Amino acid sequence: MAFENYTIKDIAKALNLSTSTVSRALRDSYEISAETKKLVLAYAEKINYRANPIARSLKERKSYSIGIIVSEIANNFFSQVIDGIESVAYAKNYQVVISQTHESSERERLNVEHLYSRSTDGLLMALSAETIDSSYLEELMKKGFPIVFFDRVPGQIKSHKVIADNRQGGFEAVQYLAKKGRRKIAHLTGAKKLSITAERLEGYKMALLANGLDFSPALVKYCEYGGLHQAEIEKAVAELAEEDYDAIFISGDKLTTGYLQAMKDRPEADVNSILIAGFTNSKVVNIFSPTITAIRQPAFEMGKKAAELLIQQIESKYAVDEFETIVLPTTLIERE
Amino acid sequence: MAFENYTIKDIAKALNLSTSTVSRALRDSYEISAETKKLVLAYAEKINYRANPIARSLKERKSYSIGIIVSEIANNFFSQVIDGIESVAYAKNYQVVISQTHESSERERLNVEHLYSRSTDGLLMALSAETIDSSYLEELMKKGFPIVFFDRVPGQIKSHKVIADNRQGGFEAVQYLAKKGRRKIAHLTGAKKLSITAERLEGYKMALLANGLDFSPALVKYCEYGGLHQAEIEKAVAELAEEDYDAIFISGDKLTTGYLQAMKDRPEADVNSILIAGFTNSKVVNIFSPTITAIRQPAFEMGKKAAELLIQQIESKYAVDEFETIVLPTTLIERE
DNA sequence: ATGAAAGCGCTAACAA
DNA sequence: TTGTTAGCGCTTTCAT
Repeated sequence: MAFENYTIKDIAKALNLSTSTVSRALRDSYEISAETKKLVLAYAEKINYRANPIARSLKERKSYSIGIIVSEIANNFFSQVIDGIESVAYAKNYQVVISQTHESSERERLNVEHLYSRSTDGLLMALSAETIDSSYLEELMKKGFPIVFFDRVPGQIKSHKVIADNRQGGFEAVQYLAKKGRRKIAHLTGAKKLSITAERLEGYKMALLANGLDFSPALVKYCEYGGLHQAEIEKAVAELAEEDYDAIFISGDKLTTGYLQAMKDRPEADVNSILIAGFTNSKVVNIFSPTITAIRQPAFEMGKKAAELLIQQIESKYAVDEFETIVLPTTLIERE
Repeated sequence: MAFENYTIKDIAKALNLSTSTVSRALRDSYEISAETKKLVLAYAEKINYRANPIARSLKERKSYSIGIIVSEIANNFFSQVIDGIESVAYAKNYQVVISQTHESSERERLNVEHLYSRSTDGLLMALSAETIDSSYLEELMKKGFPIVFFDRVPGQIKSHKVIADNRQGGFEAVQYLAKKGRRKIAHLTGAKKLSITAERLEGYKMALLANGLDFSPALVKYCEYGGLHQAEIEKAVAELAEEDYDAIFISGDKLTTGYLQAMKDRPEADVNSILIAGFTNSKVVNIFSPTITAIRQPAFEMGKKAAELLIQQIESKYAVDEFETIVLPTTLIERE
């Protein structure tokens, strides 16, 4: 029977051993004779013994589970990151607990608290668009609770961080548009305070400069909820329509698809006159219309890397105080 | 300080009470005087006491967490279902643990076992495409472990089930194509043995019949991994190209986008001559090209309903033996 | 090499 | 109404 609920006690009784001996044998302790080990292992195997992880957690103050906090699961980029995280968690026998903020900093805080008190061993998170104050996270980390940030990372906090080279991505996107002869390149982006927003904006500016184009603040539109609400995007698109632009660089998954959707309501001539490059990890960009050039983040890799750093930190004997910031390259996928 | 690790003992000591009194006060037991309760609650509040859920789980044999098993998170339909599940779990104070099978029945079994032994209180699952033998799930359920199935449900097993009206969805899709004057309607679908495959096929056949069209097995193509691998779809599309069809009904999220992608490599004339209707929960169908008609499942609702049934079963005093099968309507979203 | 016993934080039967 | 005590399943110190 695959799923009986035997305990260490049952094994001990059956084999006439003490629970401690069984426990040690199971954990392959050096103090136990080869013979006894074999006996215990064999019997455990036979009855299909499964250690109760709850009991173990209580005793060891470790749950072999890690929390993930993202704004939305239903997002190409995040779901791919989660896949990456899962792949290493699975390999290292960690359970993964996912929760969503829906870009609300309050939900974020509740989730953090929940995951922390549920004794996850650490957290992987991308900040919500709303989050300004992340000092409570710092407090947690000071208490020895490991948190690794990815994608949207807090500026000051000392921790491992895994991000895409957003500056490069922005630069290449805009460079691409400029090389195609566009002179009035707009920028549609997310929450002003997010790290990714600033970085991509920098890339945008650098590319403008590199191509002798002026930076015009009127061509940059922010969506504080990163396109979570289509209305934000509609508004931005309407405002941009006043500006007579001939290309646009878009700074996020939802924003990119949201922009395309918003353009469905505009005269076709307008749409066709605008060249589009945007961050997106959609696997189906090639069936989008109008056609766009995609800047893809190595989402799976980011998840993997972040999870590795976290688990490494969790399992480290001493407090970690040397933190890494890993920057992974983006890829531009041209389509025309 | 938001995140101290106080225990019930600390409160007891500070207030000169016993731990049991504190425990009872915290849980608002009738045996405790209003005064004492107030005292305890106030102090707990003050020091920001958080019960240790691990300890509680161990004692109560209940973890206030539920497992979700789906084939892929990065799938519009499933991520929306998960959102629905999460919304009720959150409201009822359950944690949610997600895992993916990637359509492998072996992964599925490992996940089930893992979630079961990790003491989740119950499971919400959609079967993997590969799964044939679900008898081990029956064993588990017999032992009192609640499982609610959604979307891809096992035939014989006695349990709560939540599904979309796949027959209706298939019927309406094909009805729609027929009304547009199409006579040779193909069908691209998933794993033969899945419930959803059979049900949608039935709807397809019914609509053919209703419109005086012959059923031709050569026009039906199965993808055993539901389009997880694009190669399956390419193959099916190549085979279909031999058949000279003028419309197609597609039976799944991945299959629908995969089909569109595959068609990118075919002559434009071909593509334009084929009318497409497909199951998809993508929120961006309106920017797909070619244009398609979408059959949408009430994913969020399904998740909600399934979670409600599960939690109800978990919290039920007596063994549940009356099981419901909830069938929710699909919606056809025309685009042309 | 093995066992006895304590304890992780909490709940609950039983006593007072 | 409150306290004492045992115990959930496991690990681990300290004896033996």
